[in-house]
Amino acid sequence: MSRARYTHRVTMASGAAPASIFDVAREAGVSRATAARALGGYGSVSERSRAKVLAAAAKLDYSINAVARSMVTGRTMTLGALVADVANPFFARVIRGFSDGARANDYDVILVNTDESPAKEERGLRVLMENRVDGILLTPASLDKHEHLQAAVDRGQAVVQVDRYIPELETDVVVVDNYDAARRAVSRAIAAGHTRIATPEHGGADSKQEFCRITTMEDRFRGYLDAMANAGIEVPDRYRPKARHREGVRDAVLDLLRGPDRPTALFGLDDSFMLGIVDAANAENLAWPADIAIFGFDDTDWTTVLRPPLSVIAQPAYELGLCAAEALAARIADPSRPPAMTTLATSWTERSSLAPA
Amino acid sequence: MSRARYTHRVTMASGAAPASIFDVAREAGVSRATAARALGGYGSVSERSRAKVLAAAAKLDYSINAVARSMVTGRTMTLGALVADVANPFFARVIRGFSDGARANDYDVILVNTDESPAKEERGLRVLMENRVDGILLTPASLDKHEHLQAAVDRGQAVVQVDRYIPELETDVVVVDNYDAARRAVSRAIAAGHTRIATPEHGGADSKQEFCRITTMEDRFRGYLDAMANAGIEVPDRYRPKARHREGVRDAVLDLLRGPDRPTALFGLDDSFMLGIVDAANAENLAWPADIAIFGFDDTDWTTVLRPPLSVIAQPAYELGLCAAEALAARIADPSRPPAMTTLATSWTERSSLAPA
DNA sequence: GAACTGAATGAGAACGTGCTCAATCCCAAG
DNA sequence: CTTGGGATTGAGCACGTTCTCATTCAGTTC
Repeated sequence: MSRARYTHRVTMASGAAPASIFDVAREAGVSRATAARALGGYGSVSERSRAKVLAAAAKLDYSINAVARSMVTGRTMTLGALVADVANPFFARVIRGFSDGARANDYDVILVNTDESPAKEERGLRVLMENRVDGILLTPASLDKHEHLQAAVDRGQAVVQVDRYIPELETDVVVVDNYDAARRAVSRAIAAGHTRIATPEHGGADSKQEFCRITTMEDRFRGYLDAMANAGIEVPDRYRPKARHREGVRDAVLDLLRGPDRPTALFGLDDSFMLGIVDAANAENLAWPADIAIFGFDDTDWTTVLRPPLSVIAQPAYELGLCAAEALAARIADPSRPPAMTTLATSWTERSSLAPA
Repeated sequence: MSRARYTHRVTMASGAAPASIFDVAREAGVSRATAARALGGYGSVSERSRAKVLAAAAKLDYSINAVARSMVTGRTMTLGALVADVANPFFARVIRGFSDGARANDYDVILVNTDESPAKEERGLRVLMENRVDGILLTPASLDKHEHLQAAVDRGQAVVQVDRYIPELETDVVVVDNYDAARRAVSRAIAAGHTRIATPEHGGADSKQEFCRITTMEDRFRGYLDAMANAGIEVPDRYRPKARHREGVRDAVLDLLRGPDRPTALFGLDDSFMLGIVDAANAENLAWPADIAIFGFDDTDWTTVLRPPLSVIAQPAYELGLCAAEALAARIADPSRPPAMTTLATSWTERSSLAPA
């Protein structure tokens, strides 16, 4: 075999293929096994051999082939991240935390975007599993269509659901206390004196993209409804228009602001909803908190450049990703441990006053 | 061998290892070669065999092992992205474009953050090369320390530099026209009547992180200086304080606004600089454009929620990543093609007036 | 029926690593 | 000098795929 290998090598363009452990062994004048031991730090190797091998490796600029290693170890030391969209600042921070957590456990991260589409999610999942990633971070695209996810879990794929989750899937879950956070924030607004609090609901038609239910948005909206109900305040249907995306929310809120019984406070379910709400308030030339109170989810950079800065519910996005990586590392180490749900706390940051004028 | 393999299989925990092409062949009653041909769509296979193989593959839920495939093809169909920080909205959009471009060419993306640190960059580069990625997107951390990058290029690693670049590295480059964009924007402000235009320069001490020069910031600053020089306007040193990060810029600008000869316009070199500038203006209770004009780089979501919305230079971040993926795909297909530099156009969006009060 | 042709098939090498097993080496104790 | 034993070493299998090569098979022609 060594003859065959050697013959093969010299016929190749020089420098094209990186040096293998075989080349290092030949350069050092030892066997492959000894070179592997010296480089891998296992077994016993004489000091003389170790030195020769390390010198040869340095000379040949040897770089271990992780693909071949994965082949034999059965592990790729790679985690997959299947999220809606990295360009979304929230997911970007989740990914960053996930990446840091992965790296701390010697894993790399393969990134795939789903655009909230179950079809793309299925494709992405297949790609990740073909690549034999050791674990997958997942922000499920839809509460309803998840046969492909169930199949992956059934096959023993380590999965952690983040931000939102499908209850039927028996996986680790890392989320924030969406329901509580929303309920408490809205209660706070009620305590400050508001009764006419409107909240665009996640939903409605979209020509480009089918609608997919998401626990996160539903939990938050339930929190809003319960806070109102607990205070004995009825929520008229027009205070809960269905909308999606910044522009859709803007239009829906504009409609609301121009109609009868204008609300005195607006609650945003996520960053894009908040942007749409502010757009609408700006378009109507309303100032906050004088004309209308604005509060809601996610403490992004821009909420503090507004005058006055907005009152927001801050999500620990980075920690979400970090915990997800830790959860996967723990599950990979012990696949038999029962699935756990980790709920991270949000933090309410009251900046502009919530009191009605 | 088939005996050995079979023996091995039955001793394993059932269901633990995914079905290999060997299992499919056995199930279908054909040889590995025939199963591989049927699944891989090459060579010639009888209709009968193909049907049997596909049925067996479906029954066993066969998923090709990309690791083993890479082993023999010598290609991983994976690209690496070595960027400063995904959590930075600009890089997040670049990554998204890169991811889409990669996917369109059947590549996956491994993500690594460098935090602008040459040391982390070197580690990340090593990891990516050990994983035998077919190409690497790189936003170099430093203009100065790049021996590790040179070594990678010398070894034949396909690399594309994005956003900023090290001229000495002979790689493909995808950037925007930073110098021109800055010069034109500043010229526009001058034409509108400004002479006292200040621009925090990228630099200064930082206890946490060493300073690394970046072409992007330097090109933009040169554009500013040249625009001023062309108009015959002298730039006093205090109009170009060195600063870094949102907070640092905020403090530097506050200092400027409270001192003598307050500038009438502030030019921001990137998103974090713009945030710091707006913070300072807010802290001093200055309104734009009445009290001070604010303009600069990057059209992020928040620039349009301010009242009035800011005038900005929009970068095609998504396209930057997309082009980078295309460049890598082209280079992998033909490694001998000469390195090309692609310069994408920025677009100037004038929203709030630039005219001095 | 023999020879020919092209399709279909199976055996097996190769990729680079980790790891097992047996063989060899060295050194000290007897 | 022999023996024992631990340290060191090398040969070789295995991972799952792609792909080459030789062989077999079916069908056609003379």
